[in-house]
Amino acid sequence: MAEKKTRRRGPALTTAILEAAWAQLQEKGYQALTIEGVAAAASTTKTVLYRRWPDKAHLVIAAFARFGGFTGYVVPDTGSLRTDFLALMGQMAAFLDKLQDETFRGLLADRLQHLELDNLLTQANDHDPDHGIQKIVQPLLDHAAARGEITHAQWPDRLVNLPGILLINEVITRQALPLEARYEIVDQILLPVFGATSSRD
Amino acid sequence: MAEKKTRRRGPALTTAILEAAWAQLQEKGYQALTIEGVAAAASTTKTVLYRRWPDKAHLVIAAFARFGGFTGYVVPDTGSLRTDFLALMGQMAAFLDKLQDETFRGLLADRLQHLELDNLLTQANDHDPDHGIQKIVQPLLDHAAARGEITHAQWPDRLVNLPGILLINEVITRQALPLEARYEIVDQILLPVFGATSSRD
DNA sequence: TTAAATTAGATACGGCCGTATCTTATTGAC
DNA sequence: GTCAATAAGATACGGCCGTATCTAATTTAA
Repeated sequence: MAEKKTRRRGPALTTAILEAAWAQLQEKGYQALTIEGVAAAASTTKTVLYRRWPDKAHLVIAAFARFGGFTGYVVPDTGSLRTDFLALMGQMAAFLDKLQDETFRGLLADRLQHLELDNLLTQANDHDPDHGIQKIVQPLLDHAAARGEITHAQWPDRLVNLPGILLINEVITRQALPLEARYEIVDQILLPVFGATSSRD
Repeated sequence: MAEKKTRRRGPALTTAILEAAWAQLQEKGYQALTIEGVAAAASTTKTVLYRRWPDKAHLVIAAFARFGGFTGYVVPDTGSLRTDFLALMGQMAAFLDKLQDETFRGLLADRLQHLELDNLLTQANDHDPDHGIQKIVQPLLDHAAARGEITHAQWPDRLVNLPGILLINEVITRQALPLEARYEIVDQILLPVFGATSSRD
């Protein structure tokens, strides 16, 4: 029974490679995953992989987008800025849970060297360049301003991006985003910065 | 006149290597600098380098500490928390100026993969493990509390480390730390977070 | 001065990167 | 069905990493 080896092509091949990449990611982690290793596991050659993705980071992001079960961020609308922020942090924690700290760090480091980073968070959704966390934060601010919780909705990019930065910092220095951390970040940093009175006052 | 090749050893060799590393860093930048390249430039072999530093990041940090002309952070004491913070940001900007954004990013990325990062900023001073930016920030808070500018001096680590995080963010996303950015960070983030009334109120 | 301890230097290794080149299977247009 | 276009597969390359091994120079202790 000689195996009839038909040559895979296009989407079928891509899927097989992403499956292999995803499996390797679970087995060995981000750092230990290699392009050659994935190619071998998918019974193809790295030439084929390089035709599809420029480097390990993009390959892993593609695999995560396909199999990671991350559905993207949703704009929370809970009635107060504080609970909106907490909901957002909860989504971030869930994202990290699916991804894994080690993978997140590795991706971060790799992208850093290639002069990017802005996005990265929701870029698990791939394409759609400017789809960073600020696209989620801005509506929260709009709602809060409409309710009169904060005096205005337009803030400098630096502030709108703060939630994302703080998340990255947590992962880097603490490798997790537990509930207490989320409370502290919201109550002691985000709300004061946007001039919202914490609901505890 | 045959060159009498005496074999360098110890500190003399170390210095020669660091000089070569520093030169390569200026010439080619961090990413393009290689251990083998530095070894060759210093007319020795990489074996010798690996006996002294575990990786490129540590080698470059050592070279920077020796030749970078960075003298370390100094605790500012200007009379108000706002101007203290601004002075600190100024020192950070000067540090970045000496280092170079590309090098900073590269170091950041490399260290990230090796599960560190906490320090890194003042670790240009090497040794002395816990010598992070928070060692500079805490005195500022002590002084401000003593003056009554803020209600208390003890804050969670997360807040004390904020200046360092924000610096990293600036470098990553904006590749510079101009004066306007420093004002915005201090007035719109740091002072609100610590509950200090900005001097503009 | 000689012997022992260090440490520089030379070399080689396996591993992976990213690219280039060439062959061969598969597809799709006609 | 034939042929041209496309894409997979196979291989090889130079470059660098980090480690291991061996030698020979230099230092130090005696």
